[in-house]
Amino acid sequence: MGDVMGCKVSEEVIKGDDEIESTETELRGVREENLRLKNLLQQIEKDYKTLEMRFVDIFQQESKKNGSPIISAAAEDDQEQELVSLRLGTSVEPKKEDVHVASGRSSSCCKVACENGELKLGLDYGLGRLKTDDGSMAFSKNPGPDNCSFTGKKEEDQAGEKWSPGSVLKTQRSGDDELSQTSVKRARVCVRARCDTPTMNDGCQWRKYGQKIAKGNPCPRAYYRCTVSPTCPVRKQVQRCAEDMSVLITTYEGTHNHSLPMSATAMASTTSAAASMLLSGSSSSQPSATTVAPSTHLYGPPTFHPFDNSRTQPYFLPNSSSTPFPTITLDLTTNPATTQGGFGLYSSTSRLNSRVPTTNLSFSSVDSNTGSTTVWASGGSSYGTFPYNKDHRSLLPGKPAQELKFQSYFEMFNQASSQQALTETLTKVITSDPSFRSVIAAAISSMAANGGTGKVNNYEKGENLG
DNA sequence: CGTTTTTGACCTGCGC
DNA sequence: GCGCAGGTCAAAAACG
Repeated sequence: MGDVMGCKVSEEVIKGDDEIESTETELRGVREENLRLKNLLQQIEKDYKTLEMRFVDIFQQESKKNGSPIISAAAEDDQEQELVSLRLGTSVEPKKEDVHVASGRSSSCCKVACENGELKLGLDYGLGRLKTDDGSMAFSKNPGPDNCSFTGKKEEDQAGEKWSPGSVLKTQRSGDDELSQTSVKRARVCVRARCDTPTMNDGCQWRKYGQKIAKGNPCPRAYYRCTVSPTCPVRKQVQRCAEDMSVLITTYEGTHNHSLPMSATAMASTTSAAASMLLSGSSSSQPSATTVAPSTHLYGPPTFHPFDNSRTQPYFLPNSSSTPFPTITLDLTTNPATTQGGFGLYSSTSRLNSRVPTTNLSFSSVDSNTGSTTVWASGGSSYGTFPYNKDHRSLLPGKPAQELKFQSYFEMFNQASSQQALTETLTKVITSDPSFRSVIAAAISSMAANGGTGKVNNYEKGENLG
């Protein structure tokens, strides 16, 4: 009896020792991870400071040269500079009290803070905001029509917009003036991404309402509408790329008039920021949207309209009837091979055919082998790579560097013949255009959302496509 | 049984 | 005016 008892006790002791041991091992792992993150954070901060100093430097130089600040917005409001409200993909009215001040850095629009070795990122999604007190990553965006939404919140609110079939085209064709208005209202954001699943899981809830075989592409085009809210006007079209079936082309249109799940805000942020960038670019850089807009494809794929299937004419932009809206393309594909070639021809042709601005953003990632990032320069004249340097890393901490290119800077990029010049040009671009910053912000928030949670709500059910 | 998908019909605009 | 293409509707089927 006593022996049995003793046996049990010793077993428990051994079991307890094992538990302690495993816990200690676990603790060691956590400590190591913590240390690694700390180092990473220090590196990020270092990079950030370097970039910031560089920015201030360039800013001051430009101010001296021009006699006026290169950022008009900079003069407007210091607070505006420091704050950023990423209210993307929703029509929620920004509230002043929701805005957090990133203290201490007048020239920054982004802050990464460390508290007790903890990385704090403040991402304001307009709902379920992540509030951070001292260390918040704040992205600022100028107030105005390009209010970080696909179509601009203002008109959304005024119209109480609800999708009405055919109304878009009707409005659009009633006159050039209206065309310009509608173009602004109906910016489209096209996302090209490698995806094995029938659709990208963007966290939102969609219902398929139609499918069509489009000309020139054997893969059917599927039409979805957002079902999170019955009145939500947002629609998306999904189609596989005819040339590369692994590439899924998703085009979003409209603005969500409801709050989004956290997992959905990432994509919404990215796409809406891109849309706002496009809209602000088309409104500010173009004298008039009624003129034939220089549809600029700075890089990336032979940028056909995502749903124009005339791949037998790969470098032709679709005619105006098939692209009634300004379209911005976010190229999330990582393979440059699929996104290059024919650029110059395509670009020049597009100028003739397109009535609306069409812009591409290449979010191609860093080549894991070479550590360099591919750049598709404008005009197809300077396709090449630049090193994956600190400055780029600092833009997107812990993630591959990304290229962000903007139509308004077409010529600037052309002139950036050397690596150094390119870097400086990029810095200039980033610092001089608020909408550009918003895109960067969105990209970061997108990554933070994806990487941070690790889990994505699966709102989207399986859909058949092709 | 409610929701979602499928799919043919229909509508609209554009080019010829 | 006609044909084509893109986009949407809505009834039927499928699904959970």
